[in-house]
Amino acid sequence: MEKLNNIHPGEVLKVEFLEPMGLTAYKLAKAIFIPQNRLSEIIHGKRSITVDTAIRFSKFFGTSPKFWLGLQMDYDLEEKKLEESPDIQEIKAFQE
Amino acid sequence: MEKLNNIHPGEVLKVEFLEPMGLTAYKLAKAIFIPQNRLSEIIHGKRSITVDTAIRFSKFFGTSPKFWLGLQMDYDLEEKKLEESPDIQEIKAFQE
DNA sequence: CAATTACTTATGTTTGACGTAAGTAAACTT
DNA sequence: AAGTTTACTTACGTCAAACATAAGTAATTG
Repeated sequence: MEKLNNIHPGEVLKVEFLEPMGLTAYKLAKAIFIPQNRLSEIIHGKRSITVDTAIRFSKFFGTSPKFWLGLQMDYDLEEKKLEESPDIQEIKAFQE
Repeated sequence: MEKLNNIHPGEVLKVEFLEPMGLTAYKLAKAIFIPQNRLSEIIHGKRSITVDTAIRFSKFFGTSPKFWLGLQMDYDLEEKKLEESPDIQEIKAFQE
């Protein structure tokens, strides 16, 4: 069961921010006052970006919180679509 | 401590969708196959719009799931800002 | 008046984000 | 070379919140 290209926010954090900026997860954790395991698990796709995390990232990187929460939202929606339950498919659009 | 105008997605659902469309929460719950209390609590601001709920709403109303999750995101960010913890305020933007 | 509509509240379960802490290892300091 | 700091991961217990089930009350409709 392949995870067809759905990209977790932790991957973006690592590849688009930490690596090009020459930062380690350890340094980032210190800078935004969160435990290291929170970052470690995000980077490995085992934990989601929450409002709290998004705000901390935004302060440090100068992005908007919505950027991070948007990535998470896209990821979650994609994941959900890969296992959409039968009853969801039976929902009929409202008429009139 | 006033909740200065932060509008919960449940309020939008009620005022912008259910009421103008002449729908009850009961009917919507049946139509999208969720328990009534899930809707009841959303409408009263006691529960959040999740990915599952957003997808169900989108199928029924013809909106995008992101519309609903975006409303929830905006609401959550606003709520968080009203009680931003001291350590968040001390985060320094990355330099160089 | 019985069934359906309509809504709320109580209860118990499960999931997932959380922090603490401990473990390993590499890279610097002294 | 020993010790500190950097760096990362994993284990564990807690807590909040979304979840379904179910039961309760009213009002409306057949």
